[in-house]
Amino acid sequence: MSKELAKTYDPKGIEDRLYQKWLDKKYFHAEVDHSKTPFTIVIPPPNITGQLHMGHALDNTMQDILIRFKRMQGYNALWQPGTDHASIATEVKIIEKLKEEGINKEDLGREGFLERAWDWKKEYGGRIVSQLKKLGSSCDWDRERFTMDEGCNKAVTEVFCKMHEKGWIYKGSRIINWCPVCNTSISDAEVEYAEQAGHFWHIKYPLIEEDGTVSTTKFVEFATTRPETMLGDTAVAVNPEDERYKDMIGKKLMLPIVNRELPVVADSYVDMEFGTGVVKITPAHDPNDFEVGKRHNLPEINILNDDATINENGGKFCGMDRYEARKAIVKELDEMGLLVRIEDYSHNVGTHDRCKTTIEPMIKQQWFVKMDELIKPAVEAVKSGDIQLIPKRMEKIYFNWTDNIRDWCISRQLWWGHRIPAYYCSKCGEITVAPQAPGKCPKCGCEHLEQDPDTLDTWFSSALWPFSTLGWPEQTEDLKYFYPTDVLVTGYDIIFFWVIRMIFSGFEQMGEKPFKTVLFHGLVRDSQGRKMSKSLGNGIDPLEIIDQYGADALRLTLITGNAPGNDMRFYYERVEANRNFANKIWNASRFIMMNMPEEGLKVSDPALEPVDKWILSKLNTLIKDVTDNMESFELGIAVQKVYDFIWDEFCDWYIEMVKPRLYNSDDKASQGAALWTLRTVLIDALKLLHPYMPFVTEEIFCTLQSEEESIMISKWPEYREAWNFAKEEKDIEIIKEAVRGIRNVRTEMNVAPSKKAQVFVVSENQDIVNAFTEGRLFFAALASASEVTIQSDKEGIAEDAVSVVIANATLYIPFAELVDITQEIERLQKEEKRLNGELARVNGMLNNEKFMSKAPEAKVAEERAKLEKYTQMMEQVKERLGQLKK
RNA sequence: GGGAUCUUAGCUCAGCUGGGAGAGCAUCUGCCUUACAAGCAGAGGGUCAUAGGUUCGAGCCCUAUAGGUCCCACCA
Repeated sequence: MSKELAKTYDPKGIEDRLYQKWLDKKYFHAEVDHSKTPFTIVIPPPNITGQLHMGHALDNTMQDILIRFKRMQGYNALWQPGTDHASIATEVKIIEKLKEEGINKEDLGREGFLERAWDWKKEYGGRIVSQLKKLGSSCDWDRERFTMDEGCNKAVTEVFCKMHEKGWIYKGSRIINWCPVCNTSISDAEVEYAEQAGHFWHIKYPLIEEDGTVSTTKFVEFATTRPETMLGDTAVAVNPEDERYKDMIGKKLMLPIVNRELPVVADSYVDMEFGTGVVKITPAHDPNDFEVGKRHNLPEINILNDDATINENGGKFCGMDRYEARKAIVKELDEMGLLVRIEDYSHNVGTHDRCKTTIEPMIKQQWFVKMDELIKPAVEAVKSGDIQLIPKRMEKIYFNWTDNIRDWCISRQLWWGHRIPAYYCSKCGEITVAPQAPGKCPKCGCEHLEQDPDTLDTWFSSALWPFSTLGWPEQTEDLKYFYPTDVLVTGYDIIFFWVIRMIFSGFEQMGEKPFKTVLFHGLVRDSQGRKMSKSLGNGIDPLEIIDQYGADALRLTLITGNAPGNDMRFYYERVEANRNFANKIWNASRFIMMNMPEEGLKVSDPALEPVDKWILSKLNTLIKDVTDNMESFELGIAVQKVYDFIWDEFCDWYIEMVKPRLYNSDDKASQGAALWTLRTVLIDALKLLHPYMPFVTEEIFCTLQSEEESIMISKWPEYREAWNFAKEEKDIEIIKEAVRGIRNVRTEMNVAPSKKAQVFVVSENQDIVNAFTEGRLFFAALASASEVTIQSDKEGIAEDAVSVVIANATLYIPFAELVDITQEIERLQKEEKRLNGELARVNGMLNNEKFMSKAPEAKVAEERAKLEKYTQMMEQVKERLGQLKK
């Protein structure tokens, strides 16, 4: 049945229609089915405030490829989707929006704010999902989850209470990273170090003499990048080994302005080589100083308010902003003659990764997860290979983190998120951690209890994602069947935030890894290699690309020409090239359909000709290679092979080869075999391509054949022993070589393409003669031959015919016009030179005793075969040259 | 400071366990050949960063050097 198809493939309209069909047919939906093996992927839940960007597009394309591949292979494939509440990112955005309305968060109060937050979620939570659908993502949307839905909340509370009971979650007063703009603590992972130009203020503190007077001559000099923290200094430290300061240890200094006595302590933390070898110690505002302070029992004086202004401990600087205070203090020190000098200094400053504000280390009461024991099975799993990281080098990054792990600060002074299930008795201060608010204090019986106002780090809930989405803490059938999941696909940038935390959570809560393999991808950068970012305005919107070129073209662009874990650059030219590929397949299919008989193809046992066997054999190898590559997650390599097969072998060679048979209705058997082969190869190739380009393959598949209703639930092609045709493969390759040789010569001699010429194939080799005889028809077409004569000698061939030498045969093309003999000789001499080179190389190897004794036999045999081939070709070239030079 | 990674054709990148250098785009030359000009046929272009080493044989393995990118730590 011939069908009318547009001349160019236009994805618009087609994509949405097909996606809707897949949804309607419930192809994406997975149910527990013990007759099938499950294959599960959980989506890295996109942020509800987010918009689809190239990173999402890449991440989800990879997942969709894997899930579609496995689904076709017969697995019970589940791609579990959902979104993340992204506590701080969302809260910041909502605050910004409120600001535009002239409202601040406190005005609304906690309840009011949360209402607004949920409205926000309702409005934007769906946006990212609809964008993922545009990409073609075959997620089981019936199972869509949210990190703050009822089930996830339950999981979070359960984990918190369990771990608290075990002593692995504790509340403590520790130095934490404080963001004065977001007004919350953040974890170490959220601190981003940025090189900033700053200053080194060289300051001196006077010594207090034995008699208690402040010396006017003896000082201790040091440098600081944060002079304002002196308000919180409680000591000065030197290295115990440092001869320069040996007699200072134990003495006292006077802290200027504040007039507090500071002991000089000895601590090996101080680097003698750096600066003057003296460090001022501010335990409340520096993580290292905090440790020193603990070792020497120093007082901790907090000098900052939450908004980074100086508090009452800062005396007259109280109320000033941290930078204002810095100026004022430097000025005053200078006036007192205690400022030695100011040096320009560039150093790394910790900033908040969300808002880029310089963080302040502060001592606060926070909740922590104790990491030392928790991390052990997570380390072991990767070490033993129970969990595989791809590429393998990611293991180093992983271990680098696990080896230096510190306790995880999980409380956030935010409203949007999971509120900490801890309740404080207002009377006796007893802390009760429980899933529900206790009616009264278990210690004193007081009924006035208040819940901790803080919420949990957003990653606390995402760490549970692989099992919370499957129903945990209930022991659901889904959980038993689909857990552990198979592959996690994500960017290497969240290995610490998320991947590690999922792994230890999986072992702790489930007693089993959350996934078997982690497949990492890199960042999508702009064409100049820059990170795509809002501030640079260089972001490329995947939806615009889809609109312009189609989702298939975008998907292929993101997957090809890139090794796992490497960053990639995005080029419009590449999208265009891939759009062209979609069009190429479209047209090849259109050609095949145009040639299909009206009544449909009725060939059950086609009489295959050598070319048919050749392409089937090629396809067979392709099926094997592609499947192997995909199973080892080499997605880019796999699809490149499909691309090359379809474009080069199938379109440029096979279709051209069978055209004469299609146009000749006299030989129905031959025509039928060609049509059968065309359709068979196309369908399998489409199947191999489907995970990558789901839309165009489905559209063609459905137009092409009526028995199966969708390619996405069709069976993945398998290698067939019966399609292994080594001889035909070899024979056709020889004919291809001949065609290329003739085309080459014709171009070189400026023969008009329309001009046909007679071609003689001269060979004494029976295999060659047979191959050309059987392929005469298409050989003539491809080589622009008016007539093909196959013979064993040069009988009847014009002396000045142009010749082409291939293995075991010489082709002659007698042109009517006089051929320039000199030019022809030159051409042959060039070929002679090339062959000489080849022969020298092959002989070099075969005459090398060490090569002969050490190289594998197959390699030696291969070289021997080449020697034979080149020797033979050389003979022919020499013979021909001899004739021409006469 | 520690570590990872990259350096291959004019550009962007592939090249899986070592066995005669590839793709896309760009360039040049022909073609509107009845599937496709988003196409077809052909061509040019690379001492695979540098220097050593291992090997019969190195783009691939080892060492050093140079340059780029990134991660971690962070010295006040």
